[in-house]
Amino acid sequence: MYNHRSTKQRRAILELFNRQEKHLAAEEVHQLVRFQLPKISLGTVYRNLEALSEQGDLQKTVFPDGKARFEGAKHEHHHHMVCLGCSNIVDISLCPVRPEMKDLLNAEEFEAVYHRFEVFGYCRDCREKKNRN
Amino acid sequence: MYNHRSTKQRRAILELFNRQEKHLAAEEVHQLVRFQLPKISLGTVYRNLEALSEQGDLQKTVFPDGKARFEGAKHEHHHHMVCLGCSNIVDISLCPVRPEMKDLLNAEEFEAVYHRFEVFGYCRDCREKKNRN
DNA sequence: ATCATTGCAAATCTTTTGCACACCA
DNA sequence: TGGTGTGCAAAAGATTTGCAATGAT
Repeated sequence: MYNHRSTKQRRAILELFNRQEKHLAAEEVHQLVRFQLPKISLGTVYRNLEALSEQGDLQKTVFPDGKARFEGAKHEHHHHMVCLGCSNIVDISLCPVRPEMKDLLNAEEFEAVYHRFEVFGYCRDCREKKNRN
Repeated sequence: MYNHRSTKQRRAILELFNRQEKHLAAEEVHQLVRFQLPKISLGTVYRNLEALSEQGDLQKTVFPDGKARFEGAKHEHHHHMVCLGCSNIVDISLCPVRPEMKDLLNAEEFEAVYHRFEVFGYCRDCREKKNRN
């Protein structure tokens, strides 16, 4: 489908993720990359986010708000801690999966390809704000 | 927000989930409940799915395709096994979270409210189909 | 020169919302 | 009766796509 051709748009988007370590939604990527390429279209951003994810340069995750967010794929296997207050997303390096899970999947004859784990709650800052009220 | 009023539409939707144990998207619920209430609108379905989730009668999950799906909330805490072939979703009763995860969250001073875990891969049937090709 | 990629706009898909009317408590 | 719920249609938000022009190899 996508044949890794290097365009200034694609490079600019990828560089953005090399500088930022945050999770970014397509619209945010568009805003940020516009500083460098004012004429880049949102459609192009979507196509490149998809292409870069396909070739493993980005990692795409769909969150409960139904919006996809992307992050640089430089990291190891990891999971997410999502703040219900400020919507900030922090990576978790510890994978919580106990070995029994493999047995269960084997028993079901389910061939696992990947998994995801996300904890939702309140980060330190939002916790304090909550308690002040 | 929603004050648990009992209408025939709301009852019909809830009954649907008592008969079916599958995960259903809003559009599917609409199609199915129409057999019983032909004039029910999609908007009403959405509003009731939301209301029923709020009051704990249904459980809503947003999947990587960006679509929300619902299931009856009769079950205990559980997770999901999602087939990449047939899109079927099966519940996993085993929660994989190791105790170390709690320590990590404490260290981060993150107050966990809930978490989710999903394994994506191929169910027995789709595995066979794959291997035949 | 070829074919992927772009910009733009229109289209799609899921979900939400405004409004007048209907119906539950 | 009063306020929540409904149907309908329009709106909103995220993402995809058709097309002619552009640009990378």
